[in-house]
Formats: sequence, structure tokens, C-alpha cells
Amino acid sequence: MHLSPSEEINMIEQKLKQSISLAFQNCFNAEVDIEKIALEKTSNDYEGDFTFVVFSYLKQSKKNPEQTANEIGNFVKQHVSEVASFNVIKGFLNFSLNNNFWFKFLQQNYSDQKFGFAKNQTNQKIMVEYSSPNTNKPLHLGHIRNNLLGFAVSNILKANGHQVTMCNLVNDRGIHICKSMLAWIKLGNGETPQSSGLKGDHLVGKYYVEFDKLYKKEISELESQGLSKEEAEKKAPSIIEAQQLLQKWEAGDEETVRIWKMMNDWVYAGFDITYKKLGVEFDKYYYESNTYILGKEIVQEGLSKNVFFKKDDGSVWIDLTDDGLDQKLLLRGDGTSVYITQDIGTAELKYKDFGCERSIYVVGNEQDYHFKVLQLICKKLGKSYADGIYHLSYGMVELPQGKMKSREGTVVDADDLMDEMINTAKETTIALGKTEGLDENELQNLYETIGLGALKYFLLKVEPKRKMMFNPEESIDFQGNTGPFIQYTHARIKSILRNVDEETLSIDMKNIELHILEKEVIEILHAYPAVIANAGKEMSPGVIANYVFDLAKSFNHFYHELSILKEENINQRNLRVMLCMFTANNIKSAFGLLGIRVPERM
RNA sequence: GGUCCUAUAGCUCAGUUGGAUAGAGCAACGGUUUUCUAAACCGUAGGCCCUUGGUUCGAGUCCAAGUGGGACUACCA
Repeated sequence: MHLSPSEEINMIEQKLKQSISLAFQNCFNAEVDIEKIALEKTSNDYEGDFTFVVFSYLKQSKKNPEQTANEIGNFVKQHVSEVASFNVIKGFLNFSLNNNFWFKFLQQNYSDQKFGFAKNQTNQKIMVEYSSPNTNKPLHLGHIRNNLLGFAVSNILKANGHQVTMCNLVNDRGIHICKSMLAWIKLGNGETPQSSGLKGDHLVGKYYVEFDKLYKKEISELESQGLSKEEAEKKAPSIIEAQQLLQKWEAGDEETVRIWKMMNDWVYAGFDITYKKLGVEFDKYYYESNTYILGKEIVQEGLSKNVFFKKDDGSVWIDLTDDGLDQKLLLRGDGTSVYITQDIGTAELKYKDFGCERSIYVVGNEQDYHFKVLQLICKKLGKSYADGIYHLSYGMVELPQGKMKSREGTVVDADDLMDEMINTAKETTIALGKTEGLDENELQNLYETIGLGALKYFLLKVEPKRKMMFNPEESIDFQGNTGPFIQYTHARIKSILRNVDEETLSIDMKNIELHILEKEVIEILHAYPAVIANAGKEMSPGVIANYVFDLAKSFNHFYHELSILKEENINQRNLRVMLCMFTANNIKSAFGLLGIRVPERM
């Protein structure tokens, strides 16, 4: 039997578990399922590599913890050649592996660019929807979190061997777009991105803000005439005009549709630039202007199946009170669709197009309720894809002043933020003055790598479902647990490796020692396949981020204490060079999953 | 009213299916550079893991109740 390297490295845990299970049979005449045996990494305070905790097996062994652990330890040591020794403290059985195991692992994997990735495709098809912007305003910090999450999770799922389709559902129709359109028609004087020099999405966003100003002014005028706030909000001329514009759009009015298309195209051109700079991509775009009709058809289907019901005013509802939720509107009295109508349609369309058994929606936690309802509806309609719907919910990004409000102009604009980050990276890099010999192009590239690396890492290291605080003044650092810290580790390694001539390296295991600092790095590298698997299972880029930070920290410690190229024992030197190559590969690989680039120098 | 998220060091966050004395980074204080990149490394200090009860050999982790913070839910998306 020939095993590929990454199958082989997972085998040591498997081997130990198998042997432990046999030990139970042999020593205590007890059956213990291999799958149920849990091994953990030995705590740094104790000697050993892997630990088996025996407390919960005392019923099977019918002996005290120490005896149980000792008997199992003896058995395993005899039967697993990689086990060099073991020790028992209370109910903790700690196994130490021999150094050759670690040397072999290093030798076999140090140059494998795909180390840690699933060797075989799973045939599981997964759709990941993310970004999903409205086309009435530019992207902001919240969208950045969304985009980075969606892209990173897609990469992680691919690394787990799944077939991933990334899609972007563009919300290109609705009242919000009509607001921008109306303001542009009234106040724009034919302004275009070309005439103003403004990026298309920013131009359209400007008129969204203009609309809001006008609307607010009208409301306060009406209120001063004695109307209540609610009445004023409904009767303000601009909102009524915007609604009329929406009706004209739905009726296919030529001029309205022309302006709508024109302004949306401006926005798309702007988004493309932002997406490109951010480094995210999509395999497929869906547009709600195309999918909302399909949603209406499914609502009819639900009516005929008696899953939905119609009220006297003609509106269509589903009753979810038995599921602990409320009644939910699916179609307005006038027959027009609401948000969830379109999502029902899009879900169906996605499944028809790609047949994915899992469909992940990267959408903020403000829509937790919405997706719960969506999944319930699909289930009640008997849709086969209902169980595969998964809302990857993430917390809002908040500012020190509170929540971002695009209408009030308290948003952190995506383009501005990226530019600021890149600029800060530039200033810091110049101040440190280590980039002699790089040309203008390479420098610009480096600033982007570092600036965006800092931003992306900052947003991705936090568990998705947690809300996060973003303080523009002090949030993003270049020291400590940051993207640039890890990039710096990579650059330092590369600097060493530029002085290494050998294409391939070999070590004679008889003539080397394994220093504790070397071993710590190797152990972390060894865990990478399991980390990728776990990140995929949890759909959490934060798992990768925490991992790669640990790796960088551990490597820096090693680097600081031990010479690499100046080591005189050639075998030991080669071991350390391998460790450098392996670590650099691993940082690049892990950051690749996060959508972050690594520099050769910085 | 209903559904859900959240609470760990001054701040920002980790903490795997319950395991050994709860960890990082920042900020503070002290130290390290004639030696492979100091965006680094080492050390000191900093904790009623929101409260109470339960489950058990063992709970930051699981369960229940409560408190603080937040989101959603009533023809917006």
C-alpha cells in the first residue's frame, strides 16, 4: 500500500487510536470504538506529543486511572514503533514520538505546495453567495467583511476538496435605486462619471444621499404644517415620485428603464474596480431584476399546495406560528413582490443551474430571521435543496460612534479605506527603509500587499458571527497579531532562502538533534491538514488566521534563537533550511486561503 | 409579545467533540541589535471566564433561570 504524504501524516493519530483500542481488548477485555477515542495535543507544560485521557474509560478497564493509563501505555509503546516513550500523570497518558517521525514528516512535506489540502475531490457541490450589493451606493466596510469572508470560505471549501461556485446576487431593482435615479433626474444636470471624474458607484451614491436630503427637508416642512411624522414620511412628494418611478420601471417604461440601465452600468464599472482591488471574484452573477418573477411563480405553487394562504386584500402569507415564528408576507396586496419572494425564486434558480446540495449565503446577522423563514418555506414547499441552505451569518462592523448609516454619511467607504491602508503601508515601509533596489512598480505592489494584508487579516481573524468594533484611528496595526507581522515572517524567510543554492536537501537523521524550538514549529506545521479540515467544517477563516499567527510566532522564536545558514553541522543546517521552506510555503498557503498575498521582501 | 446572537485581562480577541496551573496581541513597565530583515525576540504586571443553580471524576466550554449589550420580527431590502 502506498500512501501519499498527507494521508501518511494523519495516520499517526489513527495508528495510536487503533492501538489504544487494541490495548483495551488485550489488557481489559473491553471493546472501545476507535472513532470514539479522542487524542489531544499534549499541553506544553508536560512531556509528550499526544495525550489520551483515560478517566471516562475506567468502567471498561475496571482499574484506577494510573493503572489503566500505564497498561495502555505499555501496550501502545510495544506496538507502535513511532512511540519512543510515555508518561502517566493522574489519568493523563502522554505519548512521546521519536524524533525520526518528525524528521521524516519534514523531509516528505517541506516542499509540497499543496500540503494540507485534500488530495481527492469530494464530489460535493457547494454554492457560496456573497457580496450581494445594492446598486444605489458604493461598497463600505461592512461589504468588505462580507466579501472577504465569502471569498475566504470558498477557498477553504475548495481546499477541502469540494466543488465551489461563487456567486453574487445583485440587488439591482427596487425603491432604493429609484431614489438615486429620481435625485439624478431632478438635480443631476446630466452628470456622468466621465463628466465629473467620479467613480460610477460613488456618483450614484451621491444622488442617493441627495435624495435623502430632499426627502428629509420635505418631511420637516410637512411636519411644521401639522402632519405627524408617519404621515409626512408617506406624503412627501419625493417619495411618491420615487414610488411612481418604480411602478414605471415595473411596467417597462422605456425612458425609466434606460436611465436605470445606464446608472446601474456606472455602478457595475465602479464595483468591478473595488472587487479587483479587494481581490475577490465570482463565477456567476445573478440579478434580482431577472429572478423576482420566478419567485412569484413559486408563490402560486405554494398557494396551490396550500402551504401559503391569501388574505381578503389579496396579499399572500405563510403562517409560521407553529414553528415559533410569526406570519410572514410573501406577496403584497397589489401583487408586487417583497424581498423574500425574490429569494425563494433565486434559490430555485440556483439549484436548477448548478444542482448544489449545499447553498451558503454570506449575509449579515441582521437577516438571521429572514433566512430561518426562507429555509422553512423551502422545506414546507418540499424543495429538495431546503436542507442544504445555510446562512453564514456574520456580525456587523461597528464604529466608535455606533452603527454605520449610509444615508447619514457615517460609513467607512471601501475604496477610501483601502487607499488609506495602502498609504499607511507606504509610509511605514519608507520609514523603515528596507526596500532598496525595488522599482516603482514593485514598490506599489508591495504597499498594496501590506496595506490590504493588514485590513484583510484584521477583518478575517475574528470569528464571523461576532460583531466587531472598527476604530479607524487605531484599529489597524502593523505589529503583533496582524497581517504584516505574518507577511514579515515570510519575507525574512525568503531573504534567507535567497542564500540557499541547493534545489533539494537531504538530512542524515543519525547526525542531528531536534531542538525544542525546531520541534514546536514542526508540530504546528503537522497540524495544518487538520486545521484546514476544521476551518472547512466550521466555515471559519478565523481558524486559519489563528493558526498561521501561531506558526509565525513560533517560527520567529526559533529564528531568533538558532542560526540557520551559519549552523556548522550540515545536516542540522539542512533541517533548518527545510523548516524555513516549509514554513514559508505554509504561510503563503494559509494566507492564500484568506485571499492575502505575501511579499518576497519588505 | 416572539425568534436569535453575545458577555473571558484596561482595550481588541483566541480557547477544538467537557480535561492538567484559562491564552495571544495592543496599551504599561524592563531588557535584547559588531552575528541570516528589530514590522522581530525575551521578561514583568494585569482574571469572581456576567450572576445563581444543575449535570460529573472534572465546566470558560453542556443544561436551566436571571442580568447587561445587540439584531431581527408589524405590505423596506
